[in-house]
Amino acid sequence: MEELSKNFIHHFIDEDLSPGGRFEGRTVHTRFPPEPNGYLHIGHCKAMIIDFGIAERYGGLCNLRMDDTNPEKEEEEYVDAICEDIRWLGFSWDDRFYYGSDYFEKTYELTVGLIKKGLAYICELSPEEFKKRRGEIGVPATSPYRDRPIEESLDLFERMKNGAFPEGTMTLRAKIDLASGNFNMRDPVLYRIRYTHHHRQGDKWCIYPMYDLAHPIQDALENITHSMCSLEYEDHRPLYDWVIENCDVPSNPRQIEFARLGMNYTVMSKRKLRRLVEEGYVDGWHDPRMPTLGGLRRRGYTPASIRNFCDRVGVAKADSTVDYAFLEHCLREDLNKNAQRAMAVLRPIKLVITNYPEGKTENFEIENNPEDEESGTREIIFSRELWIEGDDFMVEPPKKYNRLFVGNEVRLKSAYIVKCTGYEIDENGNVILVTAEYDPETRGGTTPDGRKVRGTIQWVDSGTAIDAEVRVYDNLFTDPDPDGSGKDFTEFLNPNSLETLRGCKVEKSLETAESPDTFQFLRLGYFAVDNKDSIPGKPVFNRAVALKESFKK
RNA sequence: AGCGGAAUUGUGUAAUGGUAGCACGACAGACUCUGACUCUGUUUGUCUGGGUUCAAAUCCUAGUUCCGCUGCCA
Repeated sequence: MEELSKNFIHHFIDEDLSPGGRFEGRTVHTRFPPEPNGYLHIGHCKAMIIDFGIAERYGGLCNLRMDDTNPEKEEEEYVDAICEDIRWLGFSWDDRFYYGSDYFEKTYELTVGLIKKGLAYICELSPEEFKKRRGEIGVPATSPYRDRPIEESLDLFERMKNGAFPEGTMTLRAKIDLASGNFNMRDPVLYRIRYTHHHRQGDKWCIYPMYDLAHPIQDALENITHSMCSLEYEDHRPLYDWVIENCDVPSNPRQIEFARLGMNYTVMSKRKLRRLVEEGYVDGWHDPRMPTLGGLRRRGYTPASIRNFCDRVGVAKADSTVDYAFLEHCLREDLNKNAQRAMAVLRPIKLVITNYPEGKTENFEIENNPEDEESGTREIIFSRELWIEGDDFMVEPPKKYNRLFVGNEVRLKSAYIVKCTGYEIDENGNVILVTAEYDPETRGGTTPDGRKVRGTIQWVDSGTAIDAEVRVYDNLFTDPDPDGSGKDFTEFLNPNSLETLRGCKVEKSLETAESPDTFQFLRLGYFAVDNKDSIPGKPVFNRAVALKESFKK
C-alpha cells in the first residue's frame, strides 16, 4: 500500500482503529452536515474533502446531513442548492441523505431519559435573567431551578412540547457544572420554545433542540465514528461527550476539530457573504467574485481544481490564511490539461497584411488543446485583415520585446510568419492600424529555412470575428486581510473588482462551440465562458485567473 | 482573569527522538508555434530562555505572542 502523507486527523483515526483502540474493527463513518441557511463556499469544500475524503481513505462511508435544528434560519431552497453544489464538486452520498430534523422524535425521547436520570431540568429564567446569574470567570452561576423535582421537570417538558407555554418562558437545561471554567458546561440550554414553522416538520414541534444536544445524538444515531468540525467547537467537545455518555445512544462518535479555511483577499463567513449580497456590493450569491461554489463556477473554476486545492492546503489546528495564488495555480494546472483553447483579442487593433490578396481567405486547422490529443482540432479562417492584441505591437519596443515593431518578424499562431512594415496613428497618437508582409513559405507557422522567430501572437480574422464582451475580475478586496485592521471589511472593497471590456474580438468557432467550457487566451491567462450570462451571438468571458503581466520591463 | 486551542521560510503543510522535506509565491536561467505550460537552480524556517539526551521541531520546564468561548445560533 502506498504511503499517503498524514495529517493529524489521520493519526487520531489510525490510533482509534488500531488494536485496543476506540473503534477497533469498526468501519470509519463520517458525515458532512451543512446548515441549509445559505450557499456553500470553498471553505465548505475543505470540510467535504475532510469528511468524504477520510471515509474514502479508510474504506468507510460519509453521510450527507442537513443540519436543520433551528427553524428560524433554514429554508428548503438552500437544501436543493447545496445538494447541487456537492454533486457539481463530484462527491456522492448515495442514499445516505438525512435531515437533522428527522431525529426530533428520537431526540425528544432521549432527552426525557436525561431528565429521568436527573441530568436535565426545566428552567424558567429568561435569557436576560440567566445572563445576570451566569456568573463570571471564577464566579459560579446560580440557578433557582436546578433542584426542581424530576417529576415536575418531566411534566413541564411534556407540556412545553404540547405548546402550553409562550416562547422564551422556559428552557430545558442540562445539569452539569455551574462553576465550570468552560461556560458551555454551566447548565447549557438543551431545548428552547419556538413557535416557528419548520421547513420540513411544519408546525409539529414548538420545542427545538440546540445544536449541542442535537448534533451528538444525530452522529450517534447514524453510527458516525468521527465527527469533524471546525475549531470553534473545541470548547463544546466536553458537552458533546457529556451528551453521548448520558443519553442512551447506540454509538460513541469522536469529535475532532480542525482549522477552517482562510484565504487572503476574501471573506468566508456566511454572515459577511450575506452582507455583500444584501447590501448590493455584489450581484447575488453567485456573483463570480464571491468565494461561493456558484461564484467560483461562474468565474471559471472547475470542480477538479477546487477539490485539488482543498486537498492540497492540508488540515491542521493552527489558524491559516492560504494564498489566493495557490487556488489559481490549481486551476491553471487543470485547465492546462483539459481546457479547450480559442483565440481572442481583448483590446484589438487592426493588422493588414499588405502582400496578401484582397478577398482571399484560407482555412487552418488548429489543435484545441496541444496537451490533449483527444481534444481534436478546429478550423480557423485567415485573411488579409486581422485583429491583434493592442500590446502585441509597440512603436518603440523596449529591449527583449519580441513581438511586433517595425522591421520585426513574428509568428501568427498556426498561420504565417509576418514582418511588420509600418503603422498608422490617429490624431491622438494612438496606433490604429499595423501593416505587415507575410512569408508564403511559412504556411502553418513553420520555417522551412530553419530561422528562429521568437514571438508568436494570437489573432482573429476580421471578416468573421465575433464581437464579444469580456469581464475581467479582480480580487473583491484591496487588502489581503479585510478583517485584520479592526475596520469594517466593506471599507476594503475593491472598486475595480469588475471591469467590462467591450469590442473584444473572438474567433468564430466560439459561436457554435457546443459547450464552450473554458478557453485559454494567448499569453493572457485563462477565460471561461459564463453560460448563464451569455447572450446568443455575444459570448461573455470571465477571467479565471489573474492576468500574467505579459511583458516586464 | 477562567476554560480551551495554536506557534516550522513570504504563504500553506510534512517530519510523532535520528539528514528540517514538499507545494505555492518570488528571483535567475533553459526550453517553447501561447513571454503560457514545462524544466533547472537560488534565497529564506523550527516563537523565546533554560533543561533531559550521543542526538530535540518533537520530551520536560518557565515565558512570549496569537486565536476561540461567556446566544434560548450553528
